[in-house]
Order: sequence, then structure tokens, then C-alpha cells
Amino acid sequence: MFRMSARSGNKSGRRQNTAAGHRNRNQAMKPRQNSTGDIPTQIKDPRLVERRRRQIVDAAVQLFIRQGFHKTTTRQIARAAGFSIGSLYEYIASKEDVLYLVCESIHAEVEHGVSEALVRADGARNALAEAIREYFLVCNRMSDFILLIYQETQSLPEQWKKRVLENELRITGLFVEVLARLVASGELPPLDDRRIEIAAHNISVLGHMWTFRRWFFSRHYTIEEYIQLQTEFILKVFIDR
Amino acid sequence: MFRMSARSGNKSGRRQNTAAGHRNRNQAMKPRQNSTGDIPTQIKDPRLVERRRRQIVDAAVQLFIRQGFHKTTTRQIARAAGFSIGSLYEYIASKEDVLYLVCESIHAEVEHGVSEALVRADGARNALAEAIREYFLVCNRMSDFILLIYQETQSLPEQWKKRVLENELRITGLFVEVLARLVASGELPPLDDRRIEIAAHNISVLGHMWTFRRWFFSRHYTIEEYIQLQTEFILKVFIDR
DNA sequence: ATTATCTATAGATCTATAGATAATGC
DNA sequence: ATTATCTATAGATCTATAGATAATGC
Repeated sequence: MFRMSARSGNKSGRRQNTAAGHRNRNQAMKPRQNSTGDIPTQIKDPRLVERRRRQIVDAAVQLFIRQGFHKTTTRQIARAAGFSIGSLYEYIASKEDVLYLVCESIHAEVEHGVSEALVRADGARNALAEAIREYFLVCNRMSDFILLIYQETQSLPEQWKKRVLENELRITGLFVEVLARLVASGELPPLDDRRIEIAAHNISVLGHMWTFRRWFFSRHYTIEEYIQLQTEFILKVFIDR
Repeated sequence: MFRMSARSGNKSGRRQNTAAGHRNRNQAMKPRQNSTGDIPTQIKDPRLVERRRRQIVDAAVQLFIRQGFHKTTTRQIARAAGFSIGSLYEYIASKEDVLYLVCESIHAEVEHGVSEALVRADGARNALAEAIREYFLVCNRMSDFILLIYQETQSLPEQWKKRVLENELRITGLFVEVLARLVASGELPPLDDRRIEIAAHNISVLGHMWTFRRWFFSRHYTIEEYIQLQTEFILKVFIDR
């Protein structure tokens, strides 16, 4: 009942964006990463929130992959996460919140994977080819997750859809940086900004293509063959005439 | 009531695939195009079925684009199509049927567009560049529809998902043919089958990319700029070294 | 008679929340 | 006292169908 006071006065618009600020101050260090802080909760202990939300995401991502977002019920999520439906709603305010948490988590993991891949590729003889290779392997490993994002981003409320698309753009940005650096250092022939940008998008999407046309490619190509042919394709952009 | 006899005996599995054959014999001519013939109906007049289903598709596609498949109700579809919910279910057996009809219709239109585009490009000086250009313009024109397929194909029952993916593959096949022809005639330098196949997929998907990253590209590029840069990108595959 | 259409609703969910209960720490 | 969790359910849909009605043609 005492909780009511915190809840009431917001019956129509379930989420007050303006007031969200002073609710979770526990990630002052992380730049603006943990954007999950914007989701309101009734629970006081921030570490508990973090832990429970991780449980929620781990449970939900599997269910969403298997059944899709709409066919998964909040009860299933609660059960798979290991607590009751009532508790679930102490940590999120709507089913869409769960989807947002899932998308954020996936993107964080993809970005982590790509960053690591780029570091590993950095020293290599042919740095770009190596970067592409590492990235495509990340796509291969995370196929189901990437596919999920392609399919369910639309179901997010507008504000969060925007965030997810920004994530997508940030990951593409990693390739822009790599390409720009290689061009600047003379390892790759000169290429103007626009062409670098397009090339970066192409690399991103051709990696995704392996996931969303997997039903075709995995029958006819190994991931290694795919990598080899696509790398050849992409590298030719850098041939001067 | 007499209709019951046709309906009964199939309470669990709503659709009998085996018996579907002798229900609609009205497309003996069309190769196997109108796959919509597999959807059972209680209505006898085949031309009426065709007309009503066109109404259903026209109404549903708009609703799906605006709201997505799951947020659209069968009642909305019926209302927008101009008849009652009861009538709707005389022409389809489930909500998924509507989605399937919509996907088929979209693919038919895309394929039509692409075929025409390829014909127009055929004579041109640089036939491949022209084909790409025409295709990308089709993608641009049909952005919303292509996006819909990317997002909702997953919601189809397995059997129909497969059909939709076959459609996708058939459209890619059009590019395989074009490339193979141009290589054979010597207009393009030699390229083995696998590389032709990959190149065809890349063309398809880079066209789609304009639709599913439109939120980014349309802000920074005109479709003409996009076409120009991507064409340059793709054509370089055909540079011999 | 036969075919097409409509109205009304059964039946099955599903999300989100109120209020009760358990656990924790003073 | 305070915080976290659970049970039970309000309330709102939504799909699909039964049975009634209207339209058409013999």
C-alpha cells in the first residue's frame, strides 16, 4: 500500500521519463552504457535489480528466439527467470521493457565481440581482411540474436526503437573507424568519407546477411567459404584503377 | 449447417494439406503461381474468392505496415476490407492465412518489378549497372513492403515460411541469370558460379539495405547517390587483376 | 435450393496490479 | 519498519465459429 504512493499519479502514461533521473544512481561510472537505468523499478537495492534483470534477459532471450516476442507471455518469462509474475513486474513496467532489455543486452554483446575482433585484427598483415573475418565469425556465433533484433525491433516503443538503431549505427561506426585509420595510415588506398561510410555499412550488413539468409547459405557454403568470398568481394573496393 | 459437414472432422488440424488439391481447380494454367489456391474457402465462386482476397490483402497490407501483424486484429482487417468478421473467415481459415496472402502478393509485385527492370536494362550499354539501378529503384518504391517481409515472415507457419523464402530465392535467381548471361556473352569478365551466386545475393540484399536502414540512409543520401556508390562497389567485383 | 453475408458470442488468453505474505534488519 | 515476493484476479482483448438472415437463380 505504501508503494501505491510511489505508483499513483501516473495512471495513463506508465513511464515518466522526466522523473527517471533520480531513481538509479548506481551507474555513475559507466559512461551512459547501462541505459537500462531508465526503466523504473519499485526495488531499492540496485544490485538486486541488476541481478534480477539479468535473469529476466537470460530467460527472455531464449524464449523470444524460440517463439518470438508476441507469442511469449509474461508468465513464461517470469517462470523461466525463476520467480512469479508479480515479482517480474517489480523490475519492469511492461512487456516491451523486457524486449528493450534483451535488445540492449544483445547489442552490448555484439559490440563487445566486434571490439575484441578489431583489436585482434589490428596487428595483422592484412588488417581489413582479418577484421572482416573476425566480425563474420561473431555474426555466425550470434546468428540467432542478430536475427531477433532484425525481427523484433519494430515492436519496441518509438523512443527505444531509436536507441536500438543508434546501437546499430555505433557498431557500424567501429568499421568506419577501422577503415578510416587504415586509409590514413596508407595501408589502404585513399577513399573519400562517403565511400568509407558505405563500405562500413556493407560490411555490417553482409555479416548480417549470413544470419538472415542462413537457411540458404548454411546449406551451400561453410562460414569459411562465405568469409573468403565476401572478403574478396569487399576488398575489391580498394583496388585503384 | 450443411457447411458443417465440410468443416467437421478436422477440429484439431485446421488445414488438411492432402485434400487441398480438388478444391480450387481454377488455376490450371498458371504454372504454380497462385499458391493462394491452397487456402481453403467455403465460397464456391472462384472469381469471387479472388476478388475478396484481393480486398483482404489490400486492406491488410496497409494495416500491417502501420501497426505490424500482431497488433492488427482480424476485425480491423474485415472492416478495412469492407465486410464483416464472419465473411472474412469464409475466405481464410486463420489470421496467418492473411499474412501469407500478403507476403505472396508483395513478392509477386517485387518479382514483377524486378523482371520488368531487367528487361528495360537488357539492351543498355552497361546492362549490369542499369539492372542494379532499376532494381534499387524498385526497392525504394516498395520499401515498406520489403521491410514488412523482413519483419513478419517469422510469424508464418513453418510450411509457408518456406514458401516465402523460396520466393526470395527466386528473385535472387533473376540476378544470377542476368550475371551468368552477361558473363557468357563476354560483356562481363569470367566469374565462376559461386561468385556469381554470391554477387547476386549481394545485389539483392544491398537493395534491401536501403529499406531496412532507411532511417539512416535517407537522411544522408538520396537514392540516386546510394545507387551510384553501391553500383560502383558492386561493379568492382568484375575487375580482373 | 443454394450461396454469400452478417450478428452475436463462446472460449481462451494475456497483461498488469491489488493486496497478502514472507524475509530482513533494527 | 522496511523491503521483496507471491497469489489471485480484474479487466480487456481477440480469434474463430454457430446460427440467422439476405440475395440469387431455378
